[in-house]
Amino acid sequence: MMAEKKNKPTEAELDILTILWEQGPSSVRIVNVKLNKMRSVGYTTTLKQLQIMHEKGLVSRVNDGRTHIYTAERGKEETQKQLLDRLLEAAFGGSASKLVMQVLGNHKSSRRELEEIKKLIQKLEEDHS
Amino acid sequence: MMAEKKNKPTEAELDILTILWEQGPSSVRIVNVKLNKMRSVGYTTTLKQLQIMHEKGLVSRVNDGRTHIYTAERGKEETQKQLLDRLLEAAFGGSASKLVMQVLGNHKSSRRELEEIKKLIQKLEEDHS
DNA sequence: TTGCTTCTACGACGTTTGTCGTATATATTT
DNA sequence: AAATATATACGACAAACGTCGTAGAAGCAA
Repeated sequence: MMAEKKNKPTEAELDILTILWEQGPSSVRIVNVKLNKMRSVGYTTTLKQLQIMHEKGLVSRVNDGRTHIYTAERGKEETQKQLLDRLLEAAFGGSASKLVMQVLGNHKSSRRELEEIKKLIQKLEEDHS
Repeated sequence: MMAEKKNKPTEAELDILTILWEQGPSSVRIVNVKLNKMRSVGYTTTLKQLQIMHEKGLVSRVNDGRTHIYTAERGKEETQKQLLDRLLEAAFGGSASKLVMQVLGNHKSSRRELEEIKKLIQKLEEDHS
């Protein structure tokens, strides 16, 4: 079988993936409209972008009449993990805790969120023992 | 005064910055040698890279005879924060806790590290109240 | 002094990214 | 049917990235 390519999505591609994750399978038109709510971009730009993402295997597509409906091929979590791993290695020397400390220190999190994280740590510590 | 440019370092630049952070002020030669321990790259490539980083203001330099000694201008933490913020927005919709859960869930951390994180959370919660 | 080594500077080049314009086919509207 | 709107395909292009070769100055070695 073919080895999987580790295609890292670019910034622009990530924007589109985010839209597809939120909206579900969508036409170029829809993606373009949503995209324009965050930044100005022409229709054919979005089209080309999706075509390239299709070639890369980042999205799949089916025909609905003459319109293509695109679907994100890689799950949100998987992609997040990939990008996070990259940053972890590149900027934090692989230390997950350093990264966590950074992000927790610099960004407000609600008490609820902090509780959730504590719960997760609790569980991790149990598995540890 | 000039507005600060938010120069995001590229992958290759980040590798060099990491070396500069670890080694302190260094010549092109030294950076290049260190760099070659992680990936193969020619001397003039490293030179050019550093020259560009100098133009961008990512590094400063002083003369030592005819050789240039480069120093990272942006601190490690500052740069980490910048990159993290970007990823946080781009891939996690700004939710720090989601990001933390991801990274904690996917990467082993030692008990000591987990303790540290718990302590930080403790402190955050106190500030919260 | 003549050559070898080691610098910096600078130009060139292949790729990737992001952006569109134009061509062409197919619907839709009037 | 003719005009308008909407799709895809495809080529072009500028800017950024990463890579290196070559030139020329400066220092060191024979």
